[in-house]
Amino acid sequence: MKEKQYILKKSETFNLKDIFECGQCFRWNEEENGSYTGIWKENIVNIKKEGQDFVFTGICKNGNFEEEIQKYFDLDRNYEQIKKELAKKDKYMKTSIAYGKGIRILNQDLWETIISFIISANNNIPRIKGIIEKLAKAYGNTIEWNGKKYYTFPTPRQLKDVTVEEYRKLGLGFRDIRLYETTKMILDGRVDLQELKNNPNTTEVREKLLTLSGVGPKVADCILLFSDLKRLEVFPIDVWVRRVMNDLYIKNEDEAKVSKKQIEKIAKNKFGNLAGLAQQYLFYWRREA
DNA sequence: GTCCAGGGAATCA
DNA sequence: TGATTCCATGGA
Repeated sequence: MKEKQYILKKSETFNLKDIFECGQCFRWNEEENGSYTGIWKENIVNIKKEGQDFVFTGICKNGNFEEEIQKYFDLDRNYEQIKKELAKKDKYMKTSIAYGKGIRILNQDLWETIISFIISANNNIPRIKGIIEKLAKAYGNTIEWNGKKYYTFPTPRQLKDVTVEEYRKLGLGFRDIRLYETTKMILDGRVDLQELKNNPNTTEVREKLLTLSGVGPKVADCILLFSDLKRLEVFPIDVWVRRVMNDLYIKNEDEAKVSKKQIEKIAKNKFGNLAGLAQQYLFYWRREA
């Protein structure tokens, strides 16, 4: 396969660490030279910052290299405008946006995002990454690039005959049955992924996602926000978001007593249809800074 | 040994 | 609806 290249000129809304370490994706890894290499669909790409520019080098089996990149990295969206809008809300938004100013919300494959965030339940990011890598190595396709092997995320069909026991051996723990059941539901059409993409009604799509095994409110919202469903108005609430929302806005001395509804209400009133972006700036800032 | 991790589902009030 | 409890696993 022929290696391709794409160059993104200096940008105030594109930063490798912010994009790949903000918790939205699990298949990008930092190289020794500070660049990142990752895989999505059949694309394997390394991104290296050269001076002020970003150099994308890699292979692309289907489609146009540049178009694939523009879509995946959400390059057509005006993040400068979004940041400006959110920064007006309050000093905390201003601070968190300044910290994660290069975040972009990726358009990740819906199926891959569903499975990845089912695995994320009550789990930590390094282990989530490890499990997904093992899953890809066991059941995905192998692509070689620069003498290294990479593995595509397995399709629903590639997981069709995988047993619960085999999942357990990969280290999935109690999530094994969830993966098994959800794969079945998608394969037999009880949940039609293409239909979800075509449905503009986020509430309806969310309801449908919640029928999947292992998908609760938080995972559903992550899927809505981080996949190519790209619903920026949802507000996933995990332990970190609960923490930061309580610290900043609610100030309950017992964090565990803060209800989801309380948080949701504040998020909606304050951030409106950009709540998902706000959530991501707050999450990244609270977890890293 | 204990606690925690981008929670969900079952159970019970 | 809302609160509790259990669920594998690995690292700190």
